Formats: sequence, structure tokens, C-alpha cells
Amino acid sequence: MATYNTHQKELLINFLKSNPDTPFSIDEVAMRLCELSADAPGKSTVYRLMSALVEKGTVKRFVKGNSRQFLYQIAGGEECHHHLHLKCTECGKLLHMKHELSEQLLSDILGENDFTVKVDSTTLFGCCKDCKIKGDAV
Amino acid sequence: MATYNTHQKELLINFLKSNPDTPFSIDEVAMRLCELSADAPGKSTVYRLMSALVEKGTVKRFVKGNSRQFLYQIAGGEECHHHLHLKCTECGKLLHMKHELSEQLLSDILGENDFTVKVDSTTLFGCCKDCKIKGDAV
DNA sequence: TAATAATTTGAGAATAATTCTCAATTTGGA
DNA sequence: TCCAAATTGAGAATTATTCTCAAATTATTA
Repeated sequence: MATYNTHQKELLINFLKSNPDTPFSIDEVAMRLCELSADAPGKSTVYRLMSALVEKGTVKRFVKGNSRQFLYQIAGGEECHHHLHLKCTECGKLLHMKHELSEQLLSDILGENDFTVKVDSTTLFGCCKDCKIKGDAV
Repeated sequence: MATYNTHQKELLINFLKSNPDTPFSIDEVAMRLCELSADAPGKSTVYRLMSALVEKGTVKRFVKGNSRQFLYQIAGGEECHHHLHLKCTECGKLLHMKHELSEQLLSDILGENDFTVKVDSTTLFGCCKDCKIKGDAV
């Protein structure tokens, strides 16, 4: 089963790459692509392409708030498979944990609990520096 | 808005408490409760009660595999709000990270990334000892 | 370039988990 | 026992996602 390169695929990936810090819903992506090009992919196709990208690990998928909707965001490069990520629940920003700290942490957990953390499936949620400041100001 | 104690509420909580290590779907819970009592709550009520419990923090909610279904599991006691959890993606088991390690880790992340992890919203996914052995045996 | 076979797309139908509705029941206090 | 407020349950409504399949697109070969 060979795979063909299509304009739709290209548009989708370019869009996600040019917004590396923002998580999008399928609807949002479909709408934004529509504004960009006449042959933007339809919603069915966005769903299909996105699933394939998640499967490949190119894209990360989150649950939005406490809804039953998913959000999608491009994954980092190869190096991102080797460190954990921190996601701010206030602003949605995704931070990269420093490599050494991440390694340290994973090996501590392996030593202490005999548990191998899957870096790609794990995200730590919390509050980033900027949002903390905003929160304090109120 | 006072709240009334009902047989249905009691049944649900008791069931979850007596299965602290297993995550259940709404359907599973409803079925199991049906076997236990004549006035088990119907599915609508299980949904409603469960949402309330999640809101209160008594119950934790996960996304099942890569489906769009949620699983529910009773949260640990007060002490569980202070350490992180490890969830085996093979068998569903939930492990408790040792308190000191957890504290260490959270303060390292705060120091390094200026990021405050929300313990209650965070779960580390991976593979536990038992499943690792099984996997190797294949 | 034309013919082709395989892949991909898109519009809408189908699915399924969850939420909503509202009449009937249950609860706890007076 | 009576009553007002809260809760339940059956089924309808909602909605994000998946499926379907004919039409369009892609890459290859002659």
C-alpha cells in the first residue's frame, strides 16, 4: 500500500507546523484551512489525516477540558521522544522538560516503582510561570 | 440546594470503593450494580452521579485507549492528592509514586521550568513490572 | 501524453457516548 | 402523615467521530 502525496495532506501539515504551540479541534483546523486554500480538505478528510498523523506520532492528541472532544497539536521533532512535556491548563502552552531532568526522573521511577514511563503517551499538567503571575495579580 | 442520600448513590460509591484498582466504563458499572441490587441506578443516573463525583474529586476519569469513551475509578484518599500516579497502559493498574520521589520531582520541575504540576490532573503512562515480564516472555 | 491501477477525497449517512427532558418517585424535615 | 425540594429513569436529543462509496486525484508505465 503505497501512499500518495496530496495537496490536502500538505496543507494540513504545514498549518500544524506553523502553529506548533496551539492545540486545535478538528473543526477549527478545517475552517482555518478553508480560509487558506480553495482545495482545503473537508472535515472527513481532516479527521482521517489527523488520525493517521497521531498514529505515526507526528501529531499529539489531547482531551479538551472535560468535554468529549479531542484537540490536536503537532509533536516536536525526534528529540521530543526523549523528554517529557508540561502542558499549562490555563493557556494551553506546551513546555519541554529539560533532557537531563527528564532522564533522571524516568530512571528514578524505574528504580523506585519498577515502572517504565512511555514518554510519548505522558504529559504533565499544571500551571506555567506566566499564568501563575496573572493569577497572583487578581 | 441540599443533597439527599439515596440508595443509588450509596450503591455506586460502595461499588467503586470495593474495586479501587479497576477502571470501569459507565456501562460496566451500570451492569454490575444491576446484579447487586434491585434498585440499582439506571444508566442516566450513573452518568449523573459519576459526573458529580468527578467534579468533587472523589472519582478519577480517564480516556479509554484511543476510543472516545471515558473510564472511571475511585480516587485514593487524601494522601493521593500529594503524590503522582503511574498507570500501566497494558493492564490498567494504577500505581502510587513514592511520596518523597514525587515531591522531589515536582520541586525539580518547579525549579527548572518554573512550572507547577497539578498532581490531581496528572498521570504518567507506561508499563508496569508484571506486564514487562509478560511482554518479554513472548 | 494517454491509459492505468491504486489511493485519496468528500458529502452525507451511520454510530455511539453522553447529555437533556420531564413526569413520577423518593427523601427528610415539620 | 404531609409537603416541598431533590432525585431518578426512560427515552429523546445531541454531537464528535467513523463509515460508505462513487468521483476525483495521483503516480506509473507504455
